[in-house]
Amino acid sequence: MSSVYSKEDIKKVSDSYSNREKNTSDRVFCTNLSEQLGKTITMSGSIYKINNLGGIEFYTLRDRTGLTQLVLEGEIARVKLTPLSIVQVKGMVTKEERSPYNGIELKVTELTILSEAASDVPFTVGGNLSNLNLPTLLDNRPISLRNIEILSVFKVQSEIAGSFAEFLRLHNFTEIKTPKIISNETEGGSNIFEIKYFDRQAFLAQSPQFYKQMMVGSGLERVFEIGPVFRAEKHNTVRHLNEYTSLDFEMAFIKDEQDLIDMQEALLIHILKNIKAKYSDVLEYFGQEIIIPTSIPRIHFIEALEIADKLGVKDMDGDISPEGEKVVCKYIEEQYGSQFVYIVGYPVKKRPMYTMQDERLPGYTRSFDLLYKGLEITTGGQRIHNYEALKANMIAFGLNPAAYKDYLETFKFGMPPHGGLGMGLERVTMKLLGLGNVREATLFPRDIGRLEP
RNA sequence: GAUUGCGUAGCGAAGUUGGUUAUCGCGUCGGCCUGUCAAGCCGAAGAUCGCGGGUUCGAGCCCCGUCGCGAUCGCCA
Repeated sequence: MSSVYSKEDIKKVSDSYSNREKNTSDRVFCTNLSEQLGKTITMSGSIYKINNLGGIEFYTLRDRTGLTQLVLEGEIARVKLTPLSIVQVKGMVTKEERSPYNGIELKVTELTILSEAASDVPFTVGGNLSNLNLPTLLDNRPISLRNIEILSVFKVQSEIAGSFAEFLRLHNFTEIKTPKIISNETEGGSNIFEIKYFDRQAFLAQSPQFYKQMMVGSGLERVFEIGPVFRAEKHNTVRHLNEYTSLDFEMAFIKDEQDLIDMQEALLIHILKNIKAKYSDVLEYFGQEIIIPTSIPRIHFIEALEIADKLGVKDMDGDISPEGEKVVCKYIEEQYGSQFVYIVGYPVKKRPMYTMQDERLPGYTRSFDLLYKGLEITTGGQRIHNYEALKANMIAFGLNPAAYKDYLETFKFGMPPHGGLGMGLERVTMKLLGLGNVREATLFPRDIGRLEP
C-alpha cells in the first residue's frame, strides 16, 4: 500500500496518540471566578453581550457555567468583536462593585478570537427574546438555543429525566432500550408512521408498551425506558408533537393500579424536590413556584365528569374534553391545593385492548390519567395479564391475535399481574415552567409542518 | 380533516372611510463616546406590502383565487 505521506510522517502522528501531551488547560469558569481574585487567569467562552463606550468596552463572556464581565481598556479595546464570537481571554480577576456579575470582572490583557461570528444574526441572542414569535425561534433553533433562558429549559428537562431514572433505579427498576423500528402497530389506528425497511414495510413505534411488558415478563419485573415515540396524528395544538420523549415504567406484582399511582407520586415528589433545589433561579425567571404535594388527589372518571358538568363544561361523547380537564384541575387546586390530580377509571372503550377492567364497575377500567395544571401528562394503568382474557379482548377490539403472536407469547408462558405508565417529558417540562407551547420545551420539535431544523 | 385568524425590511409591530415619497422600535453598517448593564448621541443602508388576478383615475387597505403560518377542535402524552 502506498501513501502520499512518508513513513516517518505517519509514524509521528501514530506515536502522538500513545505519547500524547495531555490538555492541561488552566481554563477558569465563571462560577469559580471569586476564588481567583487578584490573579491573572485564562477564560474561554462566547461573547454574549456588548457595551462599547469607545475608550472602554464591556463584553459579557458566557461559558457553560455562567456569565462574566470582561473589561477592555486602552489598546486592546481596538479589537473588533462581534456578538457570539468564541474567544479565549487572559486577564486579572478584579473586585468591582459596578460589575453586574457578582461584583467581579476580568480586566482583559490578551484576547484571542477562536471563531468569529458573522454579524447578521437574526435576533439579539443575549437580549430578551420573549417578544419574538415562536416560529422565528424554532426556525433559527441553533441560534435561539444559545439564549441562556431558552437553554435553561433544557437543563431543567435533563434534570427531570435524570431524576426519573435516578428514582426508579433506587427502587430496583432496570433501564431498558426497546426498538423504535417495528413491524406491527401497538395500539391500532392510523396514527402510525410508515417507513421503508429495506424491501419491507415497517413502522415507527408509537409506544414501548409491548416491549415494556415483555421485559416485565422476562424476570426483570421492574423496567423503565426514556425514549422517543412517534405519533402520525395530524394535530396542530400547543400540546402535541409528532415525536416526543416518553418516560415509561412498568412493574410486576402489583395489587392494582393504586400501586402504580403510589410509585409515581413518590417519583414526582423526588423530581420536583430536585428541580426546586437545583433550579430555583430558572423557576424564578419563568415565574413558577413548585408546590411539592404530600399526596395527590385521586378522583374517579365519573366524578370528574360531574365536576366538569357542574362547572358548565359538557362531556364530549362520554369523555372529558381538554376544557373539562382544565376546569377539573382548577377545581382540585381550589379544593385541595394540588396542581396535580389523578383521574382513575376511564371507560373501557376509551382505553387500549390490554387495559384491565375494573370488576367493581364493569365498563370502566383500572387505568388513570394524571393531570398537571390543566394538562394530561400521564396515562397508565393495570394491564391484563391473563393470556386467554387478553386474546379475547383483542378480538373484542377487532384485532387479530395472530398479528400479535410475539407479544402474546409473553402471556402464554406466565405473566405476573402488572401495570405501568407513560409520561410525556416535554409536557411535564412545559407545565413545570409555565410555558405556553410544548414546542418551547422541545429542542428540535417535529410537528405537522416542521421537519427542520 | 373541521373552525378561525394572520402574512408589511433580518426581528417585532403601526398603517384611519382606498389618496402623493409606506411609519416606528430593535438589529445591521459608518462616526463620536472611559463604567456600561434595554448604554447614549449623530448619520446611512435595508420592503417588488406572501404570490397571481380583478374592481378603481388610484389598492398595503376592497373582491376572487392560491401558497405559507398561527390558534382551537377531533386524537393524545
